[in-house]
Amino acid sequence: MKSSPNNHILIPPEPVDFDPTTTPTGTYKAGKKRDDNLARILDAAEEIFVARGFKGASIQSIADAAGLPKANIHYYYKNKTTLYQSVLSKLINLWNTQFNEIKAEDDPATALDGFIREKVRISFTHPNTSKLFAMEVISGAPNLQVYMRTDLRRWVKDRAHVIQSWIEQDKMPATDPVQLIFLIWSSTQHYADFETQVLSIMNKSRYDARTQKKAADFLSDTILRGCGLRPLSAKT
Amino acid sequence: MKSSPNNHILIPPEPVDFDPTTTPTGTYKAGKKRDDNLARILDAAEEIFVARGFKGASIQSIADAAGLPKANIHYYYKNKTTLYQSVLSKLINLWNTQFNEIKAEDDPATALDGFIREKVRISFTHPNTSKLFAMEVISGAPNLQVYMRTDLRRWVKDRAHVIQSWIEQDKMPATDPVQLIFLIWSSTQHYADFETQVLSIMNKSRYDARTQKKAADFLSDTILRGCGLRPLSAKT
DNA sequence: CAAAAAGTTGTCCAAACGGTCAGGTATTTA
DNA sequence: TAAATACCTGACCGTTTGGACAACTTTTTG
Repeated sequence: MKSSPNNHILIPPEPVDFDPTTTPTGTYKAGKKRDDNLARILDAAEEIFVARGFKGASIQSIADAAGLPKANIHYYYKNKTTLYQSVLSKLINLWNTQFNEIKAEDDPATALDGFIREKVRISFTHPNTSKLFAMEVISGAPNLQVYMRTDLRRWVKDRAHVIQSWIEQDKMPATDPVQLIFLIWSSTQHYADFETQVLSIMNKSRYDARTQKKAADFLSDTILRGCGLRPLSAKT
Repeated sequence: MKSSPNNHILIPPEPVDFDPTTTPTGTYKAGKKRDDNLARILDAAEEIFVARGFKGASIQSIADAAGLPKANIHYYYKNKTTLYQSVLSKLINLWNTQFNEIKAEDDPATALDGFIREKVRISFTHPNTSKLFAMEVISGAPNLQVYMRTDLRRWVKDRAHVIQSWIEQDKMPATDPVQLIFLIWSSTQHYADFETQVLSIMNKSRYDARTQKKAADFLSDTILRGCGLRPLSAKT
């Protein structure tokens, strides 16, 4: 595993001055204490950033949530922007799902079902990650512009190409592959991003496994049927 | 039209101290200048709040965007929270769509198609409104908790009841009405909330009428087919 | 085991910001 | 037209906050 895989994507003109995964002298030092603190800080920061936004998240509050003194945060991260971008970088890795691996030879229904279920699972297990990404995009994605115009666009283009090949092989009826990807993204992420709303309407205080399964089953069935495929749950 | 239709929903314990639609002595005064300024402030505030979050949106920047001196904002709104809640109140009115009016006697395909197209239209014409609502919900909806647990929950319950009656009349196959509403909400709002991402991937700088139509057609066809209805576009 | 490097933290400060207020000007009212 | 009311705004202030820094302790290294 690389130490800082996506930093180059975020802000090309102004590179991150202080990479927290390297020590001040530049030598990588995987101390347990260090890794532990970094993980605590990143987790705390993600939560606070989601709840209060970038400006509203004070370093003091992040430090409190991480159980560290404020000045310690500044030992690992040069400033708040660096910390924020580190959280974003970590987040982008979650985007690399199994749907990356789809091939023209695959069965569309199986591949789409797997994609939908994986996205639902991530939404239920890492809601804050999805929320932070959503907030960043909603605000105009000032820290993700380059990523979206390069890596993400290429990802969608390649996936759309495979879907198009399924259509040309008559494995599924014609549909717009890009819109289909948007549909899957939006409907699955909704359970993470709008967690508060979904829970309010369902009159629950938190998600349970049953809710997740129902959501996954519904979305897989409905979307597969929606693009003219036989849902996997259908009896033969 | 009532002057302040939804303020009671937002924060029941601490009512808004200064309602900007009334003058200091309490008499309603629909001066053109006043209305004009209020509209400019609300529009500017919505934009700045979306771009920078509640804490990040300085009153100075809102004033600049509205073309007014900072102190003038404080003439109309007691404080930043009051202003923010006024923007939220305005926003909730947009939720009252034609889908409110659905009846058990209606045709499901026609009603759902209308709902989907109306939501798509709102997403393309009022993206900031949708974005602000999304940011508020993502952050835990601290100012909309009561609204979601009362009005919105009841709205969904009533709509779900009508959909259920369609199912029982065999007008459409069985499906989970609440999940269906979530699917329509999420997939349509995606074009507003994730505008930046959609545009980046489509390699465009702004939406055009053709994109909106393609999105509406795709979503109406796919979702109707997804819940076992014949898409309106299908030839007889 | 001593020197160097890494890690820790209390304290301080300048900048930004929300909000107040006094002293205006414009508009309405009688 | 004069008094009252609505409207406007520059200047000011207390608080919060990001960040710097020096002094300190702990851990690693040779």
